[in-house]
Amino acid sequence: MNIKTTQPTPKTEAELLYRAHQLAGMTLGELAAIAGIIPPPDLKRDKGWVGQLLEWHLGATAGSKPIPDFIELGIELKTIPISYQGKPLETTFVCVAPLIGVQGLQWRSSHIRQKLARVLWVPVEGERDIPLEDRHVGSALLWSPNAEEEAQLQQDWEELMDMIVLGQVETITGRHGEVLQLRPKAANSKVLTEAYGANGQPIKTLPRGFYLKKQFTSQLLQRHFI
DNA sequence: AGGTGATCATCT
DNA sequence: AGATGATCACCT
Repeated sequence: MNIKTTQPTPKTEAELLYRAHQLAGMTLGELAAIAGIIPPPDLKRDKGWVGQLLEWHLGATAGSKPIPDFIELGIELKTIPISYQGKPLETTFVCVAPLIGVQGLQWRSSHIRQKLARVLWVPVEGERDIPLEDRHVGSALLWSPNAEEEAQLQQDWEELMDMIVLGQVETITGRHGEVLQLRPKAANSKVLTEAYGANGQPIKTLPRGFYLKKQFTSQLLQRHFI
């Protein structure tokens, strides 16, 4: 996308939320014009384009660095593509899963828990029959997991991490976990990383990431409107 | 290679 | 149709 400058970073949660709400109703074409960029024809070769455009408009600082988007505020920014019915069209990538050095890892101190502690969700129309530049931004919501959501996340995380510790990472599929799943996260299926094998020996396997299932994100979006 | 931003596209 | 497994671009 090659954006050189960005908007100023918001100093407070209220300022961030205010800025996000101002974007509601605008199209991606309008936002691209303001940022001085040309929208790609589609997202096939620019899968992160929408997220990066919103980062620019909201003054996110992290870029591709492994820190929160709004470091001072401890807030993650996630755009989420929604259907005509207002439901998520895709699962949501959260972070890469650790596959080694995971003995004794606890949910409370986990990277994923910190990532999900406070998230600014920005819904964006995502149906592929809507031209990218005509898609509208929806109303943002600032979310933290409630007790039930956190319990669900913890349960799935513990199940998945138990399997990883036991050297069963290659038996894990996207069907494991109720709200959180583990799936490949790499440039392609030739990329390999270190993990534990079934007998505790080191093996090479696909890097994996944690993803939130659509049912989970759908409910948290709905919760906002209740 | 590992991280950021995610969606694509094939299979069931 | 929906979900899983695979993939794309860019940065460090």
